[in-house]
Amino acid sequence: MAIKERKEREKQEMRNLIIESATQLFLKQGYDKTSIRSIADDIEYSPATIYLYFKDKDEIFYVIHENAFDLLDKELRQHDAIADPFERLGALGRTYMQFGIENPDYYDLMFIMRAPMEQIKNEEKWKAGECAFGYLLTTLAECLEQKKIRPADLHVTAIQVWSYVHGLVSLYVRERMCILMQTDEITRQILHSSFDLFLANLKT
Amino acid sequence: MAIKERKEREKQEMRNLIIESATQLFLKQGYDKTSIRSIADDIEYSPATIYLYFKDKDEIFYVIHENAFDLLDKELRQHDAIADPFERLGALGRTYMQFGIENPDYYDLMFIMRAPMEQIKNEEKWKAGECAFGYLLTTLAECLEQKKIRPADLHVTAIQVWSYVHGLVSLYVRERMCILMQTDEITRQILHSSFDLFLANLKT
DNA sequence: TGAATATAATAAACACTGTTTAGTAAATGC
DNA sequence: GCATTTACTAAACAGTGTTTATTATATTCA
Repeated sequence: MAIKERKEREKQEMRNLIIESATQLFLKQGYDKTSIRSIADDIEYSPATIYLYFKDKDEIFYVIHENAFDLLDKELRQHDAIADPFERLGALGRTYMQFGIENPDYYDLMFIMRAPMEQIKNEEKWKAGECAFGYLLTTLAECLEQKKIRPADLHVTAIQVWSYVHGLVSLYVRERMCILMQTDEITRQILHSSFDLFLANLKT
Repeated sequence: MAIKERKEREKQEMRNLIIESATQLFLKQGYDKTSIRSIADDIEYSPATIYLYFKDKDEIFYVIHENAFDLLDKELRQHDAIADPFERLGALGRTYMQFGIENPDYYDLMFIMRAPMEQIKNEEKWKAGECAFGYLLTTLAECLEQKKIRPADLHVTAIQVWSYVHGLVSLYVRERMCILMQTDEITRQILHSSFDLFLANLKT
C-alpha cells in the first residue's frame, strides 16, 4: 500500500510547485498582481486546480510568509556567536533593517500586510512572529541582566526596540521617507544613523 | 453669466457628496469594501458619474487622506500653548499615538497604505505629510536649542521620534502586537509605557 | 481481466472589482 | 425655436477570487 504514500508525496510536490511559482511571481510583481490565474498560467494548470491544494489565496501567502520568516531567522541566527548581548542586539537590529530594505516585498508580507494575519487568526497564535520576537526577548533579557541597557520592563523594552526598527523600515518600504527629500542612498544612511543613536540612548 | 459660477458650485457640491459618502463607507467598512459601485449606490448615481468628478478611486482616497491630515493637524496644534518644548514633544507623541489607535483606518490611509501615495508621486511633494513633520522639526529644534534632549542631528532625531511612534501604532493597527498575547486594553497600556520610556531615554 | 469506484483536473459560471464607451435626455446659448 | 453643450447612465471590457458540475484518469475489488 505504498500508493497512498506516493499520492501524499505528489500532493506535497504540487503544493511546493504552487508555492514556488507564487513566490517567484510575488517577488517579481508584488501581491496584487500575483493572481490565482497568473499562478495557474505559470504552472500550466487550471485556476480551479489550485483550490484542490490550498483553501484560498491567503493560505498560499501564509506559507510564503512563513518561508520569509525562516529566511530572516537564518540571518538573525548568524549573530548567535556574539558574546556581548548589547553588541548582539545592535547586530540583530542592523540585520533586521537590512533584511527589510533588501526584501521589501517579504517585509511587507511579514509585518505590514493584512492578508496573512487573517490566516493566523484561525490558528490562535503567530508562530513565525513569536520565534523572531523570542530571540529579541532573550537577547534583551541578557542585556538587562548584565546591566548593559537602562533598566526597564522586559516586554516594554522589547516592544520599544521592535517598534523602533519596524517604524524605520516600514516608513521606508511604504515610501513615507520621501518627506526627507533625499536620495535613496542618503535616506538609508539616515535610517542607520538613527538606529545607532537609538542604541546609544538605550545604553546605561 | 452667473450660470458658470453656479455650475462650478454644483460641481464642487457633487465632489463633496462623493467624498462624504466615500469617507463614511470607508470608516464603516474599510478601503477594500468601499467600491465605486457602493459609493454610487449610496449617493444614488451611476458608477460612471463618479468618473466625471474624479479621475479614479485613488483620487477620491487622496482627498480623504488630506482631510485626515487636517484632522491630525488640528489635534496636534492643541499643544501649541505648551511652553516647554520637551513637554510639548511628549504631548505631540501621545496625541499622535492616540489618533492612530482611535482612527486606525485613517492612520492606515495616511501612513501605511500604498494607494494615496501613487497620487502623491504625481505632485512632487507630500504636502500634508510635510506639514505635520515640520511641526515635529520645530519642536525638536527648540528641544535641542534648550538642551532638553541629547544632542544629535535634527533630521536624524526627527526620524527617530517619528519612526518610533509610527512603529508602535502601525504594529498595533496591523495586528502584529498579538505576539504579546494580551488584551487590547493592556496592549495599549504597554504602547504608552513604551513611549514614556522612549522619552525618558531621549532626555539629557 | 473487467466492472465499479475513487481521484484529479478542468471548463464554465458566479459575483465581484475599477474603468471606458457610446448613447440619451436635459439645460443652455443664440 | 433650434443647435449645441452639459450631465448622466446602461452596457460593456478586462480583470479578480472562488464554486460547481462534468470529464478523464487511476485505483480497487470481484
